[in-house]
Amino acid sequence: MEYDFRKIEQDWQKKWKDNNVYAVSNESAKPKYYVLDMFPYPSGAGLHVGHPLGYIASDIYSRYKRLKGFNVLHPMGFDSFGLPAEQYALETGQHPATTTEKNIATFKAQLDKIGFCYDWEREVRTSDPGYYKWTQWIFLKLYDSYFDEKENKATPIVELIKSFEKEGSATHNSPLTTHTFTAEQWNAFTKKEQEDILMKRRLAFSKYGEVNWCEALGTVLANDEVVNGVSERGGHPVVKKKMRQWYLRITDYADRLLAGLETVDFSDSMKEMQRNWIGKSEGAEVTFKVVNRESSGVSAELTTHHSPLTVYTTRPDTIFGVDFMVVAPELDIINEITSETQKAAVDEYVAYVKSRSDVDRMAEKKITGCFTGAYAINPFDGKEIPVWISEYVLAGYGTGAIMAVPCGDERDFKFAQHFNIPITNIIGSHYTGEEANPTKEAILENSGFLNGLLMKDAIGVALNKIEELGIGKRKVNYRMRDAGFSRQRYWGEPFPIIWSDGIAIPLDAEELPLELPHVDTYGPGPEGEGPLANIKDWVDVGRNTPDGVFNTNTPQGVFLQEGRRETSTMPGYAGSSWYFLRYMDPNNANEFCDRKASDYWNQVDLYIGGTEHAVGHLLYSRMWTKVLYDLGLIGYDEPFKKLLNQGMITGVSEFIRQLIIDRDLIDSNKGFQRVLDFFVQGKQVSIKIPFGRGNNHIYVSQDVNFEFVLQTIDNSNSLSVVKSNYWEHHAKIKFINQSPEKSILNIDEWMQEEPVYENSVLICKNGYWLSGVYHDFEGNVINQKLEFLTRSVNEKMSKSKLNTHNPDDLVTKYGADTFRMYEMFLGPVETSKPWDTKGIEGVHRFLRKLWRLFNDDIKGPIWTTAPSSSLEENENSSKPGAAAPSPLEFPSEEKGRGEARGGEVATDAELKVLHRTIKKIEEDTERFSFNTAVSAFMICVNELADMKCNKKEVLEKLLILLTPYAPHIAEELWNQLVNSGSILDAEYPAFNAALLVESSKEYPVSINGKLRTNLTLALDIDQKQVEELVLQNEIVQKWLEGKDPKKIIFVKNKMINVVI
RNA sequence: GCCCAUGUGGCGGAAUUGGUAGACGCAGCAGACUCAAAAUCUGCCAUUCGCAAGGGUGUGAAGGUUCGAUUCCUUUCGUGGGCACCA
Repeated sequence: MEYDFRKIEQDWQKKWKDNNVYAVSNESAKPKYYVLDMFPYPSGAGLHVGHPLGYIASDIYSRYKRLKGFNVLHPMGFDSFGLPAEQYALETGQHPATTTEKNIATFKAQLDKIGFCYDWEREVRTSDPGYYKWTQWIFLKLYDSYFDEKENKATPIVELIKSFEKEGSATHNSPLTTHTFTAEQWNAFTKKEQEDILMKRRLAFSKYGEVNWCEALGTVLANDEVVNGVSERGGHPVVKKKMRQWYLRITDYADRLLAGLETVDFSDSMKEMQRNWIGKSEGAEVTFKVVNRESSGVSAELTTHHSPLTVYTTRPDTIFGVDFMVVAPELDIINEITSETQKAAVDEYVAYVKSRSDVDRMAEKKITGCFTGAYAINPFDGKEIPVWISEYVLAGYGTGAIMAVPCGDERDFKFAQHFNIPITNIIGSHYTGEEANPTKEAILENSGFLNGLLMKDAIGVALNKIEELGIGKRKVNYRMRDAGFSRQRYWGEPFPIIWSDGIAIPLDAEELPLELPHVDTYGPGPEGEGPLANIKDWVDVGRNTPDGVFNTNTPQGVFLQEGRRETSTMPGYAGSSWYFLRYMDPNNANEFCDRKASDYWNQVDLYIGGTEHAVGHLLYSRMWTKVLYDLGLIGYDEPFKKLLNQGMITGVSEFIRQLIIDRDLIDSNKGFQRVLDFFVQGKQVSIKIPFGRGNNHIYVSQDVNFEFVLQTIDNSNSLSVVKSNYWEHHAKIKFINQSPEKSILNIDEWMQEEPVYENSVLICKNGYWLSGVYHDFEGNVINQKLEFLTRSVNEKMSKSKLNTHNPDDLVTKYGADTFRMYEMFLGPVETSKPWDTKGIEGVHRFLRKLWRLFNDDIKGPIWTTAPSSSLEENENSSKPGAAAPSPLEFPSEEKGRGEARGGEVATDAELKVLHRTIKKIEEDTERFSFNTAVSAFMICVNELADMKCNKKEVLEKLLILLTPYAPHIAEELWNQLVNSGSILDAEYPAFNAALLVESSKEYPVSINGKLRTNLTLALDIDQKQVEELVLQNEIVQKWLEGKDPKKIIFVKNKMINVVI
């Protein structure tokens, strides 16, 4: 009987579904285990082979735990709000809800084909109103809470209000509440004044923040929609703009997020990344007086005095080495301190910085800055320190200003060098003048009262002095900032907030969900608001009620006359911050999750997902969990007990390049010959380019040392085409081989990112890409040359890169079991690797070989073609090397299959193979080393096949081991063998160590660390006996050359090393 | 620029705590079976010198620690991912 995987998989998938075998109950006598995958965004491209990598791993582990007797929750759902669907809607007019629905159906069908053990009854979708009702509800909890610094936890804000009403700001003052007030004052404040103060304390709050603003598109852009300072779509300028936004006060949780890391099982690198993101540092804020000095004459005078400048530093010990100050260009204080003479330069520089994207500011190695004309006064020695502004200092961190110590800080050093600022050396010989040295081990020099102190000791001394003089104070700082929580977009959760007279009024819980209204267009609203702003009827509440009055009573009892809905929506991470809770109780209409359910399932025991979420999603969901815990809504404050990071499967992306030449240049240079010369690995290649035809562009690829030259006919003039004149597009390229010498480049598809270059001409278009075939000027097909016309690179799979690979084809061709095992066999789950299908045959062969252990003659060369049913019942192993018997002879000669499988007792050797495999598979599965587990299965099957072992006692246990990895074939063979029950609930075989006990061991013998021979020794041998035996060995004698060994190292069960 | 990861045959990878580098699979080569193909089976397969026995070299590179290093340390180069230039 052949291994008909298609039929087997289809049949069992149907049977499993019909029998509801994956349904999970919230009540069970078994211990619970919760395995969670990071749920996918249902992209239009469908599932690609990178998705299942983690899903297969979690599925294997879930099934393994089930066999081990656990009640396992292993759900799946969809992170179905997000920008791509909205972008697609903009382009095609299709509603995101429609396309999302369609995409989810595709995803589910694809997932089911791979045979995952999901309980689909528990599916969640973040864009489902039944789900986002509770996202909005939790948002309101955040809004209605503040962080009590004494209790170190989230607390309902009514408590704060009560306290304000009773005792003013006395008990609950915080740095965020800028002024203090008495109870009387509080009660006398207007509603607006009160709300403004409260807004500064809420965990979800609104304030002004900077966004990437694109005037031409009338919209706010995400960082990755901005390329080279212009919008990705259209190439329009992008500037920073202040707009009202919502934030989550995650910074209040910084310490607990740090402390919580100690309690969870994440990889060290993951914890490190989160720690770095949170970026706790201890230092001081120090205040410097600022003066101006007009540089009008030799006898320069200090003219004006300004408000002081406060800097944050972690190295107060270096305060005597401060040679200049740098202020972030965004800071308002700049206007105040800038001198008349420097004003123009400063304004210009500020404008320049405003035009720079964050990405640019990051990638730029160029040093820029501008002197303000102001000087700060060192409080210790009165030294005048020039105050500069530069984009390398960020407004959002610390005070937005630094004291620069060039001898100790690399960036400060480069800045000083670039602008010729004299450098003070305070660390003696530790500073070479060539580069900065950030040591803490130097003895301080030129440092006033700190002279002679070791730097790390001086930190405390300086801090004390600073506090003593009242010029500053100790300060703990976090680099993490509060999380932006609003997006000016459509396809997200609407905020359950109404604005009235500048006061945010939350909806009542009964009014949730606030459903996302239908829109006709997905373009931005006025003033950069989201598309929701265009729906007047929805936005303006209060006008539509019969009496013209909106009558929501807020918790504060405000009677609203008129209001305007918040038109932003929540970001992608809103829904994903708590979805693991909803799976526990997915259909609850009254609560986000029944407390009984969340207590039963408790934390996620194993969470599998990619490292790209290291700091975003993981920190947000950890924070939400802590808030829910603080408010008494769940019983634990870390969501994920263990995190396993799956590596990325990368795909090969190919590019074509679009060459853009300035139209004016071409028009005025009609003499240009249409030749493009370029050099690839030193070789010059020419392609003749026609122009003059409309719509001209050529697609070529980028390569190293690659340069285009347009030349005039007489070679007297040439035009170099520099890199910025290219536009590179992801593309799908096929080389069609027509003959060995000729291959034709065919572009199947390419991503046109619509660059708008109004003053450019695109050279050589479709006329010369006839039907996807590239022709040169004479109309000849260009063949071999095209190989280097494309560039390819391995990168993260995504639809927009056109490098995705779909699992369906492979599942159809080889079956789900093969596909599952192959993805695991590729390598460790944690490492990223390029996608390649060439090893899949080997895994498929393995499953067929396994199948033959049960269903075929072991050596059988031709039985797969013998269809007789009597054969199936009577086949058996023939002798190795013996010619295959003809079907007719077979039954009379050999034992029946059932007898052979059931009747014999397994030999010691066979049991040894089995138990070695049990041990290996169990260990490997436990440590998520699925690739080595697959290879252990292969070894086991190879060995059993060599022994011609087809005994039930051995095989049925092997099947159970295999079930998590290849459930379909395991279930099929299990039923052939045993005929009762499902293997999914079989009992995991116990490992018997006694079967593997050996009496001797073959030791490698090295001489001076180099392996020379082997010695088989008894297990209980001691050092002395070993030395004797080793010295007797003739190979050892040969290498000793008559000398005595210096030492003989014997490590029991490991090795022997003779040192000469 | 910063943070994290990673680098082993032609390829994917193995070596679990510092102890025989290259398990398992792919590809390749040789052979068996076959009219032939497919399927299956057997053998070889890091590199170099050698007929062989047996040596030399070898885990991105250079140093170091150790009886012994793919594994630990320092420096350095390449690649992938992330980023908010974090003082």
